[in-house]
Amino acid sequence: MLVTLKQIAEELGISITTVSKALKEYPDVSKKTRKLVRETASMLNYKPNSFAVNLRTKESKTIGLIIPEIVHHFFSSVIKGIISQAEKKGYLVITLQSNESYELEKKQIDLLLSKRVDGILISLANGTGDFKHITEVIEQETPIVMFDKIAKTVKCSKVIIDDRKAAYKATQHLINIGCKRIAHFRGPLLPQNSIDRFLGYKQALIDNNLSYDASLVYLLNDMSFEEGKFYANQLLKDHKDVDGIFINTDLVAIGAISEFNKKGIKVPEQINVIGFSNWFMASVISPSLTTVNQPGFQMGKKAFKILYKEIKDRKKRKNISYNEVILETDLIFRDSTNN
Amino acid sequence: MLVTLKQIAEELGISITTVSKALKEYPDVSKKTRKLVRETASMLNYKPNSFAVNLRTKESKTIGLIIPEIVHHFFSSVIKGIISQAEKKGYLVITLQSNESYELEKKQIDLLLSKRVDGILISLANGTGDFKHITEVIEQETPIVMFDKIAKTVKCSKVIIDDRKAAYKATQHLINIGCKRIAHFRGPLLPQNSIDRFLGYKQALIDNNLSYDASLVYLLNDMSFEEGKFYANQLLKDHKDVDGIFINTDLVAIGAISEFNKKGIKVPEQINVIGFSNWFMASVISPSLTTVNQPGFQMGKKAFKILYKEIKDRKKRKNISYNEVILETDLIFRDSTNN
DNA sequence: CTGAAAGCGCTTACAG
DNA sequence: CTGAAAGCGCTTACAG
Repeated sequence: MLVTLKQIAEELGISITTVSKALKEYPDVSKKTRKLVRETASMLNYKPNSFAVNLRTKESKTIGLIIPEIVHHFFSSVIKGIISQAEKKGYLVITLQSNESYELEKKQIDLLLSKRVDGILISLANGTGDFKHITEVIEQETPIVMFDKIAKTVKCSKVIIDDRKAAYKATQHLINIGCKRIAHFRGPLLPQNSIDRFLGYKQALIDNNLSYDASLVYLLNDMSFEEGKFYANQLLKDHKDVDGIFINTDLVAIGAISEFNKKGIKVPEQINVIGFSNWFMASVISPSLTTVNQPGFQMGKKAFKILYKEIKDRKKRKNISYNEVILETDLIFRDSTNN
Repeated sequence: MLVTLKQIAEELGISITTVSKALKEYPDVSKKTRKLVRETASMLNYKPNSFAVNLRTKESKTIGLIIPEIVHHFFSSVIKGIISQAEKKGYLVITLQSNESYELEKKQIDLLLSKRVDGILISLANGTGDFKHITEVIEQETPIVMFDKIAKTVKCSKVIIDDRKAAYKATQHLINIGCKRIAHFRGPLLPQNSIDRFLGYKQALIDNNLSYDASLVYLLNDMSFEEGKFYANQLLKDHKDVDGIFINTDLVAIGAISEFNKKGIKVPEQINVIGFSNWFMASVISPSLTTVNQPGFQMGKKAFKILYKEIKDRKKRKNISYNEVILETDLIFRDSTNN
């Protein structure tokens, strides 16, 4: 039913070789033949069988993307950036979701490898502490680029933000506007991001001669709205003197603000709150949330661009040099801080 | 570098045929050979070359998904549902984003077709009024299932909610709690959803002997937060007597509430507001938003299940009967209505 | 139970 | 400028 090169060749009484070459604009086919072939092809609505093309060229023009969670403002922005950039270059994107599970992530890497994708883009699951599945991809010479949630020790290209610096800036802002007792809601121990954000927070305190108090740091697990409410409540019980919080992610910050609103604690008059990520939501709650803008769309685009270059370089047998790109973040000033 | 059947065959001194059959657990291979082959394959870390498999079997175990916008709570939930269900059945999903553009959507359909995906899942762009590109897919015998934003006139399987009924229920609720002058912010003329939601609104008024007043219906274009603010403001100017609004989508409703908050209009005391979709955001703003819950994840799962069945049926040369599944919605009662 | 052979639909080095 | 032929790595009908 579907048209093949053979049918075009028979239609015109020429060889399959010539048809193939004409369609690919090879210079060694006469103009006349080329024109004829093109016309017949479009008349018959010919579309190259990509299965055959893949087999011959050993390329699928498809990349794999593994992401911890799709229903997530930041990650969906990254996906959008990746897909839009890939489409420009004629690449298609297969998306998989690890649900923050190391086991799933490992299986999905395998799945993508056996699908022979040309490259892989990945943001690690929180549960991932062992990186053998990633280094295997690299050894197998399939280009891979990590973004956002990365493994520092793995040698491959990466696109990240400077979490530590961003957290430092956020905390510095709290200090600048007069906060003396600044709490921090941090993420779990594993992803590098929560470590770095914590370290940035701590460093800012130290550099400003505010003593670091470990009891002001709360370690959260699932980083949910509910956890935000819960720990905001806990904080009110533990420390009546806190005047600022830097929170690891917007969703938690929004939960915290919601709890403060409920308890009649005025934000920012009594407590200044800064989040992280700049989810759309941050701009529509009241008070609107001061937060660190994390450029998801841009991160996705950049990650694809680097992957694309590595795919091309590998094809040309150039040797690959790994890239580490650090995207700029900035603080968005809104009403949850007394700016 | 990558292991092929041939290498396993050479390693064991048997034929490629036998290796292939052993690996696929054909019964006509001796147990001993099967075991040997399996062991050697796993030792060599053999993975079938999917390009060759695709070419032979004419299947890619991949489906295409076209969605108007990825960074969108409802749609990203649908994507998640589709991907999770597809993975269970061994299918991979290529996601494309139409940006609500008919031209892009058409190109993407072509792209997926030339990639020989086994089936397509699509939610139409707002800009799509002509469905030839969809009917061509059907004629070409590639299974396709539409969801959420569908074309009523196209003959294929569909997964939707009953927008009219849901809108009717929402409006009825406003009437039940005593609203007499109910406005409606509707979506653009093209997608069926906004037509149906409008019709449900209108019908509810008529059935309750409230006169339908066209000047209470505002037609929005991009359905954004800003438009919500703009038309909320407009409404306050045009109609001082409005005591309830049914709004086509949550984002706009949140914009409207934000504007009311700013202008000192009390929600729900002065105006009751109901949205549509139940974005996560709806639960965290204040006042929290009463809205229609639209089951995105479930819709994605169902859409894939139907597509999967059609792919299997087509392979078995069974004739296909189209399915139209209507998912239940319910009203989530929150603080933006005086329940 | 095993294997030789054909074929899926392309691409491309090579000959003429 | 054109085309015969090999080959990518599988699957499967068929013969033995």
